[in-house]
Amino acid sequence: MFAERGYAATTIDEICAAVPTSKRTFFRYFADKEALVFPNRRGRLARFQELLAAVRPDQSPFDVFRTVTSLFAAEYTENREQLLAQQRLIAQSPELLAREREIDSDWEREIAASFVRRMPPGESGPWLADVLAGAVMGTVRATMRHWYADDGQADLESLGLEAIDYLERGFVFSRQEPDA
Amino acid sequence: MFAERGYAATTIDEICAAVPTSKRTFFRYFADKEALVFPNRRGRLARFQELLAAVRPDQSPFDVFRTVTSLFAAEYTENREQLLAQQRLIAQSPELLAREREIDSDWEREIAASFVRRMPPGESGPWLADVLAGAVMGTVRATMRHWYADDGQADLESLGLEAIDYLERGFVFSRQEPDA
DNA sequence: GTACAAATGCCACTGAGTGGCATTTCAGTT
DNA sequence: AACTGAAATGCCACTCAGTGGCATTTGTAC
Repeated sequence: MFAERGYAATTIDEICAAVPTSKRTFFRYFADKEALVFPNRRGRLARFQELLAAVRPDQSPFDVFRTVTSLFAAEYTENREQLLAQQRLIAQSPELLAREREIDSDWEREIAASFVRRMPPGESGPWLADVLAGAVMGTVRATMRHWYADDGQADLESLGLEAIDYLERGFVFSRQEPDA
Repeated sequence: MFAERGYAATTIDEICAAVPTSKRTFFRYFADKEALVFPNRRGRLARFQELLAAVRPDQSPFDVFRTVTSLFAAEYTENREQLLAQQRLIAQSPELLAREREIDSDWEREIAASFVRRMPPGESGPWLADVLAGAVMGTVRATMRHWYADDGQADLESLGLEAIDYLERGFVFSRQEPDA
């Protein structure tokens, strides 16, 4: 229904009439309208947590994220069409975009928690882990944007791994030469 | 009123009664309730655009951001109390947190636009600029979180510049030695 | 003082989300 | 099959954010 009429144009009353069920029952199963677009949010986050925890503890944050990137790249490539449809829906509504960022923020917290365990102990450990997690999530978001903008044609794993390399080794690139 | 009763607990009707004005007039001046907490959003973004545009075009993205960081660090330190109060307000409401992320997202777009002009021309230019902008905004957000968590005691400029150094040179740090 | 435009107020409305309570459904028991 | 307690569902009324339409006020130029 969202795909046909648009997210905002579809009221919860209409959805309930179509199921059919009562609005009251709807809100017992979904926290709000947005939850329809991001199903099983808790479960996905929990699984992400487990994935992070499963990586060997002596692996660096970057190795952790390379592992996770390859895993998710495969999964997202598998479900490409579904994800593209979801993204088309999200793109048309500021609320949904906001909710997507909120979810990313949850994931970023998990990344930071995973990183802090792998940091050298010391004063700046938590701070550094947090900054790195922020940078990682930033690159992931940018990468996903490009993949979506490209209709999922690009190789997601390559993009992700390249972005991680930039973070690990620094963003070095030839400076723009004036008049060269 | 938000500070006294909390954001969610203060209705627009109450605000209008206090001013006093009508609810209809309120919505002619503010797009929504959240706009009260983030005043002059357009103006701030426009000023940020100008700051980015004012930096010499041969400066690298990192130099751009060092300049901007120093500027904002000074300004934020100046208005420390006000910012802390605003942050306390934002922290209590998911809606406001979402709005803050939305604003950050706008700023990230501007950063990316500024970076892409300073990138070496070529295929991966826009993609790299976007990824870097994402990483930058990620570190900025993490940095601000730490500054807020620290009640604005830390030296914001040092934190910001340090984070930029990490991005430019790569996140290198001694690996955790097992049993060393 | 008149005329015109902009700002404001008023009213009714939609749509998301909640609280309270009655009713149904369903499982286990005898 | 009838009974019982709990969970699921439905129904109704409500709050609050936000919008549309229209009348009224305010201010300003002449």
